[in-house]
Amino acid sequence: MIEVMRIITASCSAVYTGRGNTTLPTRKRVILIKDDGSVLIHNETGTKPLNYMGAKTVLTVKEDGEGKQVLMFDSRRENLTITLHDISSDTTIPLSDDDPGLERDGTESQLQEWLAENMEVFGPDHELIQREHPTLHGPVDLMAKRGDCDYVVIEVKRVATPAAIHQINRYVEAVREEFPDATVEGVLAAIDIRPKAEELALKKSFKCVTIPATWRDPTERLDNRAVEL
Amino acid sequence: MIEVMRIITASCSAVYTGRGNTTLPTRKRVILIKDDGSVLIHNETGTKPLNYMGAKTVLTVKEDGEGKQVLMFDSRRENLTITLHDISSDTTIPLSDDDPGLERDGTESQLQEWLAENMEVFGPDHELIQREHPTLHGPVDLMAKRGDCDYVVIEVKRVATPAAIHQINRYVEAVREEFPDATVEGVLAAIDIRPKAEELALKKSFKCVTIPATWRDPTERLDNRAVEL
DNA sequence: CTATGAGTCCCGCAC
DNA sequence: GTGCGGGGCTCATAG
Repeated sequence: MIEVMRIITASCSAVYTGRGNTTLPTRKRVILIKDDGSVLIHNETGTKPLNYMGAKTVLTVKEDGEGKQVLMFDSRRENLTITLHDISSDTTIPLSDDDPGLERDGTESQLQEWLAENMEVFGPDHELIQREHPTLHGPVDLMAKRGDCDYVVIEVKRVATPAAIHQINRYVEAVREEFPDATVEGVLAAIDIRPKAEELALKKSFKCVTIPATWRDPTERLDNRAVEL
Repeated sequence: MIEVMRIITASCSAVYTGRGNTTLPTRKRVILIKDDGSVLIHNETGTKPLNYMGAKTVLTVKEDGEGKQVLMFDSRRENLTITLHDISSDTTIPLSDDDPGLERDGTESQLQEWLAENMEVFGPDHELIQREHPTLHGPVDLMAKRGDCDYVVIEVKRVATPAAIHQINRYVEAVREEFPDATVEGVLAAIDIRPKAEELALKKSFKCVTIPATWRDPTERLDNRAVEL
């Protein structure tokens, strides 16, 4: 089966209602309509479309009082109505229907996996207990232990903002509630730790471990050069 | 000045490096290149482009060993390289250069403003002290007082998830630290309060106020029908 | 410039 | 279906 995409360049206006409400005045723009029901209105700037709808919309075409084409895209909770005032072009092109999409590298999940196999970056004597250890407040990325600490709660991020510290805080509290007599520590492991996050971590006595950006590089020696606060 | 957009439909592959790393195998896709330096690669599904770069990239065009066009988009910290294997079409169209963009309605900021002028939805006797009241943990959306409570910390959301409750918790703690002898309450005001958020709020003794979806409608009578937990 | 938070966030995955 | 969290989130705004 061949998938197609319809590309319209036209002077258009649009009204969206659903999670919010937006109106778009008439200007010349580019409209992409995909076979899966997605629709995008792009102007001359930026990566985000002005208006859009996700897959599984139903398209109804009507005419308004002045004979202009009106495209109505409806889903259960939302609808986007596009009025075409002046169509410059309207082409439909075939596309691959088997696009495997992006291959990602360096994701948080890969970083977590790598850390699980390189626990020495957290310092000597750290032993992994479990990945995605469940708590009342959600799963702990990496749960470890040390000779002098029963539970080391490790939160893994690529970029760590203060929200990551709050997350650790909730996990640590949850583990302390579960094991009132155990010693529990919180650790943040991230490639990019923002200053505000570091500051908060210091206040909460959570250790911060900065992972070198070259962590995937097997030629790079680690030598346990993790930065500790 | 006329802004243009270049629309290429071609069999293409792409490599991105920057905040992460991605590779995209060769398939037929649609490439949008905007005058501001933005570039998007769209396949046949979804609202999100497979690969993209924001504004202010520099485009360099080369040829690889087999004479294929290679488009390199570079910014300071990232770069995207697209190889065109088989070009079906390559058109450049003029667009409006004065697109005023979306007019939004029903945003959180408008909701906050509306609530500030309709404090009665929180119950009788609520008096607004300040919008965006600053604390150590960030600004409180609405700070109010009541005859029997010195500080009512109100967090406004369109959609409230558990994260909103954690936010209130931090604000309430911050205000309690600042005024140890004052009485402080936390309140969540949202159009859509998710069950997990409500559950958490109950546990923390924060009041939940559900704002009717018709809050902007002036014909709708309010009658203080706020839902209290 | 960085930091912060909203967004029609989108999206995949688990339940 | 809904909830939850990652993402190259994007984008606007404030400092």
